[in-house]
Amino acid sequence: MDKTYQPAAIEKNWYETWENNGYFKPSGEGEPYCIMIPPPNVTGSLHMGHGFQESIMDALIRYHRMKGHNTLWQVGTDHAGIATQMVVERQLDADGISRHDLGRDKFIEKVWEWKEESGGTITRQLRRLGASPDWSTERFTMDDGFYKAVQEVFIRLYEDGLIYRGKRLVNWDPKLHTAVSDLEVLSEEEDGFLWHFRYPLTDGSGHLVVATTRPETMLGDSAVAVHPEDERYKHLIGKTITLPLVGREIPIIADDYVDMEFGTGCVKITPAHDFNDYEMGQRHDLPLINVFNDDAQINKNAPEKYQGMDRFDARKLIVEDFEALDLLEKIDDHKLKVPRGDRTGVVIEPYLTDQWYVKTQPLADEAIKAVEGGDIEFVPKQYENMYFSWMRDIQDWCISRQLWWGHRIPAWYDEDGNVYVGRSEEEVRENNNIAADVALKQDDDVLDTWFSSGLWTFGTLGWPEETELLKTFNPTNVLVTGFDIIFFWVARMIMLTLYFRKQVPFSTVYVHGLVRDSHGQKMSKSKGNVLDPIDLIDGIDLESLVAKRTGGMMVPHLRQKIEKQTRKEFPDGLAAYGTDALRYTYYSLASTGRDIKFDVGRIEGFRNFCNKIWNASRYVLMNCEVQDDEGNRVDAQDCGQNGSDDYELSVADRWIVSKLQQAEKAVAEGVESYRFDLASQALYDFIWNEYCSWYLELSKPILNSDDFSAAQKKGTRRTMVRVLETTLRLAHPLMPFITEEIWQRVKDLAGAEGDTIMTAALPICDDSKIDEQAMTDVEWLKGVIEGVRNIRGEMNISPAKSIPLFFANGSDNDQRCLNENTLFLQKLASLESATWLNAGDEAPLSATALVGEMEILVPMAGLIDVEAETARLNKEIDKIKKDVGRVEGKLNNPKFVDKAPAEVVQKEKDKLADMQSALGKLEEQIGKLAEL
RNA sequence: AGGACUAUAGCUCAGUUGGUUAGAGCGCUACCUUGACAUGGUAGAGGUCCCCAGUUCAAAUCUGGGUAGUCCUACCA
Repeated sequence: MDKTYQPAAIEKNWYETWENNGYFKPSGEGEPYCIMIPPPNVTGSLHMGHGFQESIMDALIRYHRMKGHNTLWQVGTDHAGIATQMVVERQLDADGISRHDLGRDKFIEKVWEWKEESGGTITRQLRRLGASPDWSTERFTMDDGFYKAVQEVFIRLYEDGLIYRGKRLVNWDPKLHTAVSDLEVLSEEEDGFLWHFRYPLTDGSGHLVVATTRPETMLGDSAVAVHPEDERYKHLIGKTITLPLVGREIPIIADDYVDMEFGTGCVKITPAHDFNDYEMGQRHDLPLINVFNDDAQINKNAPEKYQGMDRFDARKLIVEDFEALDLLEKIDDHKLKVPRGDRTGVVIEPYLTDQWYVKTQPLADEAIKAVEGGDIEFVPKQYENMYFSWMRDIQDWCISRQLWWGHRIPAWYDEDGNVYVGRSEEEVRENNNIAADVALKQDDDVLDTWFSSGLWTFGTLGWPEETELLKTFNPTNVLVTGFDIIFFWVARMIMLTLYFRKQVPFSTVYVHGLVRDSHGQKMSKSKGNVLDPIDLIDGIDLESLVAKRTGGMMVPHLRQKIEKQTRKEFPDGLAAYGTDALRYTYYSLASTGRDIKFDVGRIEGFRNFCNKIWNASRYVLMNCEVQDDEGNRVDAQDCGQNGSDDYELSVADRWIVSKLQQAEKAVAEGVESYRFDLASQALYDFIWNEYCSWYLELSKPILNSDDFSAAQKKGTRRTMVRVLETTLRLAHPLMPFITEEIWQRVKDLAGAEGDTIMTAALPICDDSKIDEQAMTDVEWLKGVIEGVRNIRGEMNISPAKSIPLFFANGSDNDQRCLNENTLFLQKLASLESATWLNAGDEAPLSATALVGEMEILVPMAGLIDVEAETARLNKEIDKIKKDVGRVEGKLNNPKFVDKAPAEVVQKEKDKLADMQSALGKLEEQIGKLAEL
């Protein structure tokens, strides 16, 4: 074995072995356990959020697989309608071609080509993370089989009256020429203006002043509204206004939606271009006057002068024209929320179009019940509130998109505009008796991507066929996802699955936090603070990292800023930490759903942890194998691997086995409560601070000295290799590669069998293996050793220097412990001698430490300075005195003694007694020093 | 405007039903190349648990009120 752990040397090989041997497939035996991957965008690449999420899922999957469950991790990718279409359009654009030049069929061919070419990126990256999904059933939401499910759902919902077509205001992206959902619109506060226009009354008796942030929409005004109680305007209600620039006569109406306090108290109403105005238009039966075309240019419903103008050019001109007519009252600065498309960044327009909708309320009612009734549980729980608040106020879902890439809507129209829904044109003709000579045309639109991903949990398993897979793995166990797509995806999966399967899609939703950079900033390309998980695994030099972060950056000063900040934060680039260290970092930060700040310092610590495991294993192998000069095995030592029982266990052996049980329990509790931070912490602590720091150190005196018998040596070898082997299995779900690599070499020495650690049994805590006596004895041993080390450390005694040690004021138990552990003490505390003092025995002048009641004494002669020791003792005394004061205060308070439970009072009394006894001894010691 | 979450060591975070000497990792200081590991070892320093009030014998923990930050949801033309 190499002296340091080299992740790159092993990861790829093990992954290929696992995949080629089909270890990721469900075993077909045991209780089913299933996770559906949230399908990543097929054209995307792995970011830190994916890395976090996939690592969690893989830990759960590997954990349950090792527990003997019939485990399926269903994998696949999403066709991501808008995102993918945009990518391909951009590519074509570079060659000066638009998708319309190509035509729909050719364009879709291009998209498929692009998918074939780049669609494998993210799945390759998933493999680098060590993810163990069943690749043999990988699905894509545009697969033929999946399309069948999508079509079936659409048709059934239509037939059940839950899908309808209607002309409504939608969020229109003028760049993409499609409707987008509320959730795809981001509103940010921006600086703008509030223009105040004078609208003259038709009868010439004056004017009203209306304020607007979007002057161009005035071309479509169909009323002016005031509050019915507004004394200023009450008398004008029912009169009309002659709309400037347009000349249309529009009514002044009363509606209590109007806020009298805001602006002038008069509102222009444009029902075709504003959601609130649309509703008011419905109430007052106002005409809908659409003045835009698909590009958000002024259309022919407006005066000729403005026709064909871009909306923002028209805005400018309209303001100028108002000014010219002396109808511009004033312009105020105004902050407003501007809705922008999350993909394109252009301002979204409320726009009147024909769209398909899902009537959501009936579905939502059931979906709410499923969570209220506990059939679905969110972890952490507070996300249920978020879910409820959205579901209780849900709007009908617009599912049509004016795109080419996606599931085409299975609806056909005849020349009279009648609509027929069916599985194919043939079926539609047959079912509706439409003659062959009647022309039918399929709807051009495709379905919202979330419509298909909403079927993910059952569509991937063969639905609408009632397959074995479906029966076995539905409902799935847990969905692991970010809170940002609870509405987009989780809620929709719940609604659709309940409707079509009459069961929940999953019983638990584990919501994890967002991965941020080390300063808590959201990682984004434009901020230039993204970390690529693969770079953390493989490492990257500074120049490449800078190039990567600034690549595609158009704005020069941003480029410079990012370059500067990158060079400052990572002056040496990123080291190659390996997959296991990356994964462990994720786990250590995965507490209760809060956002995680990813600090590279953490991953370095876990790389070191991997190295620790590696080297501990080297040590174990050195002792359990017969090795040649290169460290290769030439033979095995007798570690009891043949089942023989001629061995003897030391107190350390019994102790580490006890500690192992506790670690197994803690890891299981952590994983099962989705507290991967606690699980990883428990494991780290056991491996580093128990097994390496103490157990392996305690093994050295046994293995290297003639004072121990062959049976004792064998007991130690047996324990050390078996505990290591078990620990590897315990750690495997979290760190798959290093555990497999080492396990392969130790398994036979530990008497274990199997081709891979992946399918070996998960270690389960066995309380009967916990040896309380061994636990307290080793604590005693540690206490003595730490006492000596403390004196050494503070008194600057070289660790190389052997010293004599005396024990005073000890109990029978102390004496027993000393007798049984002298050899350990001598080695671990580098003692020259250990001498038990009976009552009355003269002790040399010494530095002192306390282990319970017992004093341990390091003679000062030639080693320790009186002043230094006095200072050290005083420091200790001060510390204790502070606590004594506090505890005495408590005990002197009669209310405490009366009201607190007896055991709490007793505990305080014991504490005080211990401290006072310690104080007495330390002060006595100081006294002795002072006499000199 | 409404709601949620967060505030603990220099940094990143744990801290169960109120009773701990408030912990871990990283960083810091000193010493140590001892034969698994310097990606290491030993020892140490470092905390007004955001502030104020309350409940209680007892509050990092419970309640109320602030402050700061993050994020949702709804937004007024």
